[in-house]
Amino acid sequence: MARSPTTTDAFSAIAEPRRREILGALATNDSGGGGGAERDVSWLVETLGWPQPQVSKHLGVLLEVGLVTVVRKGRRRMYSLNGEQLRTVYDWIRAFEQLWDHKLQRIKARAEQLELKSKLKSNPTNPHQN
Amino acid sequence: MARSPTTTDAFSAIAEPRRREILGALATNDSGGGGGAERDVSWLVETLGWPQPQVSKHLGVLLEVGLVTVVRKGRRRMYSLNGEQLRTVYDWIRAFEQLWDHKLQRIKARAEQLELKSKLKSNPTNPHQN
DNA sequence: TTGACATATGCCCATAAGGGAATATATATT
DNA sequence: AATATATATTCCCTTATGGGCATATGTCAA
Repeated sequence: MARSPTTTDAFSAIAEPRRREILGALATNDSGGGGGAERDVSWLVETLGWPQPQVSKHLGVLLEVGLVTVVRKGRRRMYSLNGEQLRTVYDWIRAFEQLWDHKLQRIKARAEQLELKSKLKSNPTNPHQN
Repeated sequence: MARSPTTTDAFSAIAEPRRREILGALATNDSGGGGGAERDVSWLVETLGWPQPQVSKHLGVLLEVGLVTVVRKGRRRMYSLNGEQLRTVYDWIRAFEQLWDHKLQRIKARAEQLELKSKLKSNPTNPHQN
């Protein structure tokens, strides 16, 4: 058996750096809102600077997995992000959130402790100088 | 050029479903705290029910990417999660959070609106009956 | 209809994945 | 030292990747 196809799920699809770039590009919004915009292939080709077939192929994968959506508009095809699929990944990884949260808390706590100690050392009578 | 190696980064590493399973298993904590625990290969083999070499190989990938950590303990090797690396993925995907947030808000708003309308319809004089 | 433009597809290549099974390595036990 | 236990490593095989390049398909314009 070989590696499972990239079109299996969102996880496999976003393993490719370029595919992530495409998603990133599609997420940019002129209005700055961040809701994502409709973009045609030419815009992506120009923006990313890759050969057109490459862009189309990657879009194909993203489309098959459902990470993007297409709409024909004249001879163009307008692609846009589909957050739903990304959510799969988001939900999975959020289960680990606490991991680094805990670590951060510990680090932070220790840092504060050290800071306090050094203050006490430099000016034992007035720990709250600052 | 072929697909970039699975050991390239966290994204590639977690593309494999089995690798995600391993991480999930390592995240489980007896104490329920969820901080992740030290687990040896045998425990994983038993828990996951896969052939040992397979487990070791996947652990190898995870280790190389830095998603897990090992410590030798007698003839065992204790593996544990390393959240830091997962954070890369977390941070990337969080940039898209708003995408489905917006959608959810819209859906929610519309649902509430519909609900309100139906209530008004069924009993125009007392919308708050329930 | 013919031609320009936009996008998708097909083909070839080098590369490597991931599973299976056998075996090597390291460490503890007797 | 000899053996058992825990884990890693190697080899083989099938499969699919992603890039490059050429070309097909689809659509608008003259």
